[in-house]
Amino acid sequence: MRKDSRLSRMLHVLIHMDQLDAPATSEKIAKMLNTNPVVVRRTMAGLRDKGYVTSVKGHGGGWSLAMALSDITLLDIHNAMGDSSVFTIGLSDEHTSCPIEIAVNQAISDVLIEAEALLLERFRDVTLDKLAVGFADYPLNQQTSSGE
Amino acid sequence: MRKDSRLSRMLHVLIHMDQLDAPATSEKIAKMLNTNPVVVRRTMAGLRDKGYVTSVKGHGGGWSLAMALSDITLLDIHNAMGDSSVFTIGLSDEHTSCPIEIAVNQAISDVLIEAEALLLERFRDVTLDKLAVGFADYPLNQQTSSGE
DNA sequence: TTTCATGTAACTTATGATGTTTCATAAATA
DNA sequence: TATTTATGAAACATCATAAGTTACATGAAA
Repeated sequence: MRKDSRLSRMLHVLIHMDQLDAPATSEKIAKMLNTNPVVVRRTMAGLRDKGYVTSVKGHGGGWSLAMALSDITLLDIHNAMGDSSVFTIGLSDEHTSCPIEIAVNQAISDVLIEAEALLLERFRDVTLDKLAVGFADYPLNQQTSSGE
Repeated sequence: MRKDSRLSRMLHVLIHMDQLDAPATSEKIAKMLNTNPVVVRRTMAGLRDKGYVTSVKGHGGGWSLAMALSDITLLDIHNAMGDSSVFTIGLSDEHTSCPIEIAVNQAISDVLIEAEALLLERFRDVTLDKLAVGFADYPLNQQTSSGE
């Protein structure tokens, strides 16, 4: 089952964008992520729809952060990535009348719900500025101007 | 991303098998699960390798439980299903040297590890006999598809 | 030896993330 | 206005994996 790396990629991009003065083009971002500009637009579109970034067409255009990293959580970006379920585990035929199958699915579902709740709670606790902190000794991060 | 329903299916089967006197053939199990006998053999093989079920070829053969339901946990069966990761979420390029990407992946990984640990802990707490309680009399032959 | 059942290889299908090509559209600039 | 630079979006290909299918070999019982 192919992994969904969009969350990781977008967090990475957003933190880098915070260090830039000008908008970053899809082309530039794509090179940073070793991927394709169209994939970047497709994924960034979800973040734009939720107001985390803005896009500008034409000359000098590109993508910009729309708010401070400290105002964005892992959960925000996770949610912006859309409907995809967190687990590879699924239930069997959910329209069954077999009480055993119902009990089995209920038991699995209970655990998945609890584990996902924990995951989302942890995601909500992490703002993006926390991920950028700790690298203040790296040249690229020394000129960080926002928040702090 | 297609869901992995093997855990649910196998739990369902094992509990039913506990109610049978004779071995259950792959054909019979397949009808119960609305699937194919080869899929059943393929999945049951993992359980046989771990000692939870036995298989017998030829006349009167089939699949049998090798131990009591009370000695098998959700975690046992989950582990027997193999390598598959629990989450659809993945990390981006893990051989990067970018400190931001490393920090992002570390943050996500921390959460996934914690959530998976909770999930496995809960799975370990549930023995299969707990799921069968109250349904001991439900006849297996009511499980087959009503169509056809 | 015939029948019934598992064992297994090989192939197909389904699904969703990812990658690619192509063109339309909008904005800055000469 | 024409050109350049960028996003927007449609259409299609690729990749990975669970699931489904076909075909045949193997082994055990009657």
